[in-house]
This record gives sequence, structure tokens and C-alpha cells, in this order.
Amino acid sequence: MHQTNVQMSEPKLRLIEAAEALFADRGFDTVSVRDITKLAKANVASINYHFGSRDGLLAVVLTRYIAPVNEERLLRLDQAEKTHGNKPVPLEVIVDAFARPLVTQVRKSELSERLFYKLLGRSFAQQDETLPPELETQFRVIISRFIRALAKTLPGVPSEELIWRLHFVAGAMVHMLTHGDCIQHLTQGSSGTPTMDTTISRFIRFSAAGLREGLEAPPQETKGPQGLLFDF
Amino acid sequence: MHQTNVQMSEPKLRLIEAAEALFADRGFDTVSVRDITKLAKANVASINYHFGSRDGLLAVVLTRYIAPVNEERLLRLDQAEKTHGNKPVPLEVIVDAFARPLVTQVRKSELSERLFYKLLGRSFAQQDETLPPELETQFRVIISRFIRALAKTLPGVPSEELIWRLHFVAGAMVHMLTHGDCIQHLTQGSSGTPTMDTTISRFIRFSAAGLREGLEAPPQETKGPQGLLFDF
DNA sequence: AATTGATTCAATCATTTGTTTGACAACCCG
DNA sequence: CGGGTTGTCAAACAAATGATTGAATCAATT
Repeated sequence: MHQTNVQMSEPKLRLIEAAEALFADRGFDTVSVRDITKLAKANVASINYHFGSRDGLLAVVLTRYIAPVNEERLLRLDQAEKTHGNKPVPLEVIVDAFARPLVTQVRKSELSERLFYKLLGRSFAQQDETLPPELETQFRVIISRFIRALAKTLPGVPSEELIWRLHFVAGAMVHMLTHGDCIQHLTQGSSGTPTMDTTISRFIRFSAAGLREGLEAPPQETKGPQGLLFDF
Repeated sequence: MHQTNVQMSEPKLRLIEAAEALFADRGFDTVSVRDITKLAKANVASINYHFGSRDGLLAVVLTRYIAPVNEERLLRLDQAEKTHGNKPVPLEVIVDAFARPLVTQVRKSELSERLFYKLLGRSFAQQDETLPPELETQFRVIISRFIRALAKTLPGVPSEELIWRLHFVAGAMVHMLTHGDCIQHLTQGSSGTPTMDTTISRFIRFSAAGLREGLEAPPQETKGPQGLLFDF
């Protein structure tokens, strides 16, 4: 039988990489096994031989890049909490731990930056549906750990509100990942090449501000400006 | 030939409604014409007869609910700009004009709240790809008009930064729409039924805070906590 | 009642889908 | 060498896909 990982046979890796590229820019549903095998210059049967089924290959592809990102997230959060003792971790540090692994992991992959981000964006958007169970539990751990950290840093915000805000953050991230290339194409013209690194910085600042919003007014009415912490 | 709109034949409407429901909770790619016609209790050929093709039906379904939302957005923004003369429109009012049409239009539809939001979320996430050209130009107008309004209200923020922040807002909205039901399911237990109306309020407050963020520090470095405008 | 146009229907079209099969080849280790 | 494991291949599979046909049905007008 096909043992795991110790040394991947050449065409098996080619299949994974071809699948990654195709899934990334055409979505998970519209890519056929023949598209993949044609790009990988492999036989149609090879996917079922190596991965059992098309879904098996999809699970491998999804896990391959998402798992490291999630693990680094938890690692960074652990480290941040350790350095701050039992004091609350600063908000920007929490958000950084959530978003920064995206840019650090993209460089360890042979996948192009654009495809990597698209693939992750599509995966995060999937969320509950057909994700491999391993990733699903990973995401649950992520949410619970970051919610707990946020609750410590923002003690005035009720936990239900916090959950919603974290999901807003996640949504902004997904959109940044999946449509980042279009937006870059729109905005380029002013400064040179706005690399993803500066984009992530924008994202962190935006998210931190949204998370920290108006601790004094309970969320019940929004007609008109009400959070007057800032002046301009 | 099939004339437009003056009075829609009964099964044609049933097809549209069935397609809406199926597209909403299974996505645009994984729904077959037979799924639709079976739910609508119509013949397989009816879709091609009434809409020319499956894509034709999809375009009708997409336009049917998105166009009114976009139109109301522009209407509300127009009205807000008129009442404020040539003074900048308050930020929360702009964001409200962007998000509020979601809840006002859902009630005019016979579609259930949950399906309506899912359908819109999937559509907004699609963005560039296979949207009907009418909607694509609509979105372009929306973005340009709201960016202009935001630029007036937030004169300190460079336009490139503004574009990114608006897309973060859009991403948070998409995620709220597509995954709102799961999150509601997670958070319910404290207060009674968190209707979408309060969720939109949360969204507006979050987005406004993110849009208005730190006008003083240019976005260049985020390693560690650096925006020390806040104390905690 | 006859005619006309619009709609519905069962049957069928050619492709495409994921998967399976069985023969064949490559390799390793005895 | 020879047997056994492992990988590859062309071919075929059944099922599902979007679309089309031509006859049948309906509804309204002439």
C-alpha cells in the first residue's frame, strides 16, 4: 500500500502540485481529475491509485498548506502569551499572530505567491463544508484560543460580540487572499509594487481598529456617528 | 419568443425560486439543471426553453436580488450626500448606506432570510469571475462612488489605503452573509435570537472603526505593537 | 370549430464526470 | 536469474452533465 511521506514518488508530487495550481485559480468544484492529470502529465488512474479518490487528493492539497499556517498561528500566540506573562497580549500582537503566518509560510512553498494565497483564501472560505476533519478541528482550536486571548485584552467587549468581530476579521482576510491580485492590479499606479507584506500590515491595522472599537456603547443602535473616540 | 417580465409564467417563476434556493446553499457549481427542475416540478427542458441555458438562469437569479441591493446603496449614498451638502458624510452613515440595504431588501423577497443572505454572500464572493456584465458594472460604480465619499470623509487616508480598507469591509460582509448562520448557531445561548439586524449593527461599528483607523502613522511596519495611540 | 402561437413533455443527444480494470513494465531483493 | 512488490498505462465503466428534438398539450383568438 501507499505509505506516507517518507519519500514521495515523483509523479505523486507532480499530481499534488498540479492540483494545487488548478484548485487555486478555478475553485474546488470545477477542476476535473483529467484536468489535473493532464497538467501533471500523468495517467487518469494515478489519482485514484495514489490518493484513493479525487476527494482524497483534495484533502491532501488542503492540509498541505493550511496546517502549517494554523500551527504557526498557535505557536506565535503561545509565544506572545508567554512573553507577556499573565498580562493581556497587546491587540496588534494578537492580530499579527493571526495574519503573519500567511506571509512566512508562502515562502516555504514552491507555489507562486498568487496561487498560494488564492488556495488559502478558498480553503478558509469553505470553512465547515467539505474540509478534512483534521483541519476542521484545527480551526476550532484557533478560534477558541484567539477568542480567549482577545477577551483578556478587551475585557469590556462581551464574548458574543468578540466572536462576531473575529469572524469579520477572518472574512476580511479571506477576501484579501482571494481577490488580492485584482485589487493590487487596481491600485498599482501610485507606489511601485505593493507586496503582500504591506497589505498584511494594512490588514492588521484595520482589523485591530475594528476589534478594539467603542468599548463604552453596547451594540444596539448605529444610526449616526456614535463612537467619538477620534477627532477629525 | 419569451418576452420579458410583464407577467412571468407560473413555472418560470418556480424555476427561478428553486434555483435560488439550491444555488444559495450548495453553491453555483454543484447544482445541476436536473436538481433545479426536480425541485420546481418542471421538465428538464424548461430551463433551456425559458432561459436559453443554465448560465442564463444563473444570471437571472443573481441579478434578481443583487441589483436592488446595489441600487438602494447608491440611493442611500445620494441621499446622505444631499442632506450633508458639500460637507463630508459621517463615516457611519456611509457604511450604513453600504450595509443597510441587505436587511431592507431581504424582507421584500419571498426567499427565507437565511437563503437570501447566503445567495448574496456567494455572489459578492464571486466578484469578477462569471458575473453578468450588468452586475459587474454595478459593482464598479458602487466601489468608485463609495471610495469617493470615504475620501471626502477621511481626507488623511491615501486613496490606495482606502481601496484596501473598503475591500476589507466587503470581505467581512461576505463572510457575515455566508457564514452568519453558523456563527449565530455558535453564539446563541446568551441572548435570545440575535437577528441579522443586530449583526449588521455590529458590522457597521466594526467596519467604521477599521476604516477610520490611525490617520497619523503611515502603514509601513507592524512588527510588535507600534500604534500606541491606545493604552491598555 | 379551426388556427395559431406558446408551453410542456418524454426521449435522446454527445460530453464529461470519477472510478475501475487488467495487462504491462520497472524495480528491488533474495 | 526469478518472484514479488510497486507503479504506470490504455481502455472501458456506469453515472451524470447540459442541451436538443419533435410530438403533444394548452390557451387564446379568429
